[in-house]
Amino acid sequence: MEYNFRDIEKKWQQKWIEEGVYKVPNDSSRPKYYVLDMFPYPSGAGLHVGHPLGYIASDIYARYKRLKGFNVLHPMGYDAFGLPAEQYAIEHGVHPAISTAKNISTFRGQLDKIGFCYDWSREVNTSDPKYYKWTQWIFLQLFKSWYNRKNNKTEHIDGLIKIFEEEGNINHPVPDAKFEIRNEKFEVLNGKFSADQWKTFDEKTKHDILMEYRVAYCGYGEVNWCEALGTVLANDEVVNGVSERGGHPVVKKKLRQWYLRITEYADRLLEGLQKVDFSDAMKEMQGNWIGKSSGAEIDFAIDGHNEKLRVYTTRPDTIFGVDFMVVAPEHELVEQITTSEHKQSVEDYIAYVKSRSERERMAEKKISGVFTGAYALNPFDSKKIPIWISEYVLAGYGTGAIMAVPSGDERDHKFARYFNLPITNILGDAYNGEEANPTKDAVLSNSGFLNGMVMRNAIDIVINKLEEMRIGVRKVNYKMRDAAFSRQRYWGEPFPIKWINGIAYPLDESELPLELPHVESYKPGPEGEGPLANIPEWTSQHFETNTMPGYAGSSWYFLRYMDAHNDKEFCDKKFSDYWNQVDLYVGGTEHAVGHLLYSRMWVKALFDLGLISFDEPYRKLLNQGMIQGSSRFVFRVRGTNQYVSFGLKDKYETDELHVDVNIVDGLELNIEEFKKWRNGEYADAEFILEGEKYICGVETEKMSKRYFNTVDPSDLCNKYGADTFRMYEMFLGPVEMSKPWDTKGIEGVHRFLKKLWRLFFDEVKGNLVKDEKATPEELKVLHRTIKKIEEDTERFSYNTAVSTFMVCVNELTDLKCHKKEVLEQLIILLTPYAPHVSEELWHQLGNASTILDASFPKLEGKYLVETTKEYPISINGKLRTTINIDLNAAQPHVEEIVLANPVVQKWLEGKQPKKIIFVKGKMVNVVV
RNA sequence: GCCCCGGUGGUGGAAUUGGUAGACACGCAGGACUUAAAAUCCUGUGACCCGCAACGGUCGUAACGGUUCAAGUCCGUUCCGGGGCACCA
Repeated sequence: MEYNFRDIEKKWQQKWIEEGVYKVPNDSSRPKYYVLDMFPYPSGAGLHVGHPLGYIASDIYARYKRLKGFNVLHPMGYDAFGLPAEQYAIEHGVHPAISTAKNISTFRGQLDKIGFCYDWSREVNTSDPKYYKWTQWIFLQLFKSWYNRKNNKTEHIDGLIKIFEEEGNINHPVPDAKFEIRNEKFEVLNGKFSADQWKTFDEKTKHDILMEYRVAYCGYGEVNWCEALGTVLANDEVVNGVSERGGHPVVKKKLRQWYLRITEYADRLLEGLQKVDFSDAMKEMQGNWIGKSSGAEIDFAIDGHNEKLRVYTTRPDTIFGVDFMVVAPEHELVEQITTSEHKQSVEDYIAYVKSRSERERMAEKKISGVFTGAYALNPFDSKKIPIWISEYVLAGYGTGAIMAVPSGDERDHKFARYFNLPITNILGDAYNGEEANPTKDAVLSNSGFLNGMVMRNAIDIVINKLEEMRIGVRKVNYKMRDAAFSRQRYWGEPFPIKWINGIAYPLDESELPLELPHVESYKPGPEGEGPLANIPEWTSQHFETNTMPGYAGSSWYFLRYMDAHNDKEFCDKKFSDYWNQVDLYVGGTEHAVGHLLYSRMWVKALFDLGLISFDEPYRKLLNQGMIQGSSRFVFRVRGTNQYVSFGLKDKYETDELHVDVNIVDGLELNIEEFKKWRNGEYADAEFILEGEKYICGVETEKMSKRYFNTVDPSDLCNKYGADTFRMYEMFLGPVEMSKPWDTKGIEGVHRFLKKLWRLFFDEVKGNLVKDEKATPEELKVLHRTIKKIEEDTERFSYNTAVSTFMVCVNELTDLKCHKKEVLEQLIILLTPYAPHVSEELWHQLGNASTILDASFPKLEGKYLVETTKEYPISINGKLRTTINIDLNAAQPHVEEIVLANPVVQKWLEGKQPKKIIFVKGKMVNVVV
């Protein structure tokens, strides 16, 4: 009987589904564990070998935890709304719902082949009205909420209305208005009103004011508009001035948009990182994105004007080194302060800045600017400071104006040099006259009352002084902006909002879901609106024509798995209390500042509103590496049909052509397959071989159909089996590591499984398994394996775990061990890694129930303790080093101690120790 | 430019806290079985030196220096690669 993986895998995949072995109950006496994969976007290209890497890693852990006695939630679903399906619809006229359904079934087929233990009864699909009903519902909760800075909580807007009725907004000023919400009355009042005034406002004004506070709000703002995609993009979807998807140019445009007030959560998002187990790199990325900095806002008097110039700085200690001021070209004071003689040049400069695209500005980064003719006054020594305009100061950050300290800031220094402005040295020797020194550790000079002080210590002193003089305040700033939450697109969740006379009315809960209507055309509507604006039945009901962005559905999906079919609530609190946080979340780093940040914010809002009981969604995050493609090339001699092997190509003038990796064995081209490739396009090819072989060129590239370097996991499953495929993916290297895919080597893992099989069955002799007592030596092998597999699995070191299995099987083969007692335990260990073959062997051993319900072997018995333990060693009383002591070989009696490490042993011999003394079981004293 | 991570045989990669570097696998070479092939099994495989041989010795984890009885691991400097951020005051 041989290892027939095809039959085995087919049989068990069917049985597992029939018997519902992966169905997980929502209550259990077992402790819970939640293992989650970042659900995929079902693209038309299907899965390649890169995708399952993380899925396999999480599947192993889920199965392992189940064996360990946990009730494990391990679901899967689809992030099905998004741009590509809509682009496909535009190009091919296929409705996104149809292409998405088709893609999902392809994905499902591929996933099923690999043998994952997903509880498919909990499958979610973000584009399913039954799902997005609740996305819309949560949106409404955010819409009906505001962020109370007094207690740092998301609260219902009714509470705010009550406050306004009682005291106006004196204690709750408008959050920093980053995006205009147009209301004249409100502007006249300068954003402040009393309770009495509130009561006199009409409905529209009240609505506009409340909009300034809502967590999900609508306003006019500069957005990243991508003409080619016909939509607005979030900051994290724009890379270097072009769209992340497709690389189309992106420009700033003012449009009516929905936003999430994520900036209010900035501090909590930052603090929350301390209590979750994310990699340092991930925490740093999120930290950078949030970009917290603390410093002060300082008002500078402007010579000859009543207005003050307010700047933000993190370095108030350098205030005596301010040689000029710079304001952003869009700064509101520009017009007022510009003197008549500089008017023309300022206007020219602003026109120049406007003419430059975001992209040009980023790419060139050249020094430019213009003097306004106005002067600010240093509050401490009344020095006249010229005010300049330059695009290197951003209108959207801080106050849009800075105090420039050329001796301490590189950009200011370059600017000063370029325009020949004087540079005041406040750093003494620490400034070399050539380049700025941003240190905080220099001693201040030329700095009035700060002279002689270390800069670091001067910061607080200056801020206190400024506050005393009432011209400055301590201030914290964030780089993060509120998140744009609307897309001018069709294939997304409709907003459950009706616009009547400029007022946004939320739909009633009973009206949800607001289903996406059917459209014939996906063309944009008038004035940059989405396709929904073209549908009379939609607009006549005054529905919002934007749709939600891709991250809406993915911000809360992990909660829906807990209670996937509930049509009364998004998730019964009873169940979210039970399943609680995701214990292990597996996915790529590409979602560092998008999805992960948004879902963390949603969870904080839901927590504040009392809808769930935890405020961080993911307890531990495991980032799998990217699998790159390994492309193969053939070299065609130019103008001929001859193909020359890699080693000889330099003798000819050749063109490099991608060739399908799947018809190349390692580096050697399969010539027969090549001739058949692409319907015989190369049938007449001739070859110039080296040593009777055709060797291909290699390069690492992104895995993509057009490079012919994709490898379909289903093909590998068909050829070697899912168990081999799973183990091989893990064997490639650490899960976190990125690496090019290489199928070479999969044979080794396959060989291992065949060898394992031969411990149970022999082609001639049949069943080899004996129900005999294992020898100490055999148990030693087993116990060592149990220990190692447990350790390796716990720390996600799956590649070494696979090696451990190989060593174990090799050793058992050498020992000719076919004992049931040993083999049974071994295959339980193997289940998470190779579930099909383990299940089959488990049944061959006479077990009736599934191996999934077995328990992970516990280490018992004396053979287990083969460990050497390390103890500190002191020589003549002084702590010198550590030594390993074999606990099996010796009980705590000095004379019997065996030094496991020969190096130390040798060294001790050289020293001729007179005595080795054991002290308190902790420390070994050696008297030399 | 700034921040993070890494650099180990022909290759992918092991080496949990400093303790016999190179586990395991691929590849390669040789052998066994076979009419042959496939499959399977065995042996060798970092470099160099000595020797008929078992064996022994020296060097070796990007480079140099340091700490230590002991360094791939810790510290310093340099070089190279990968990732992230990038006018954020």
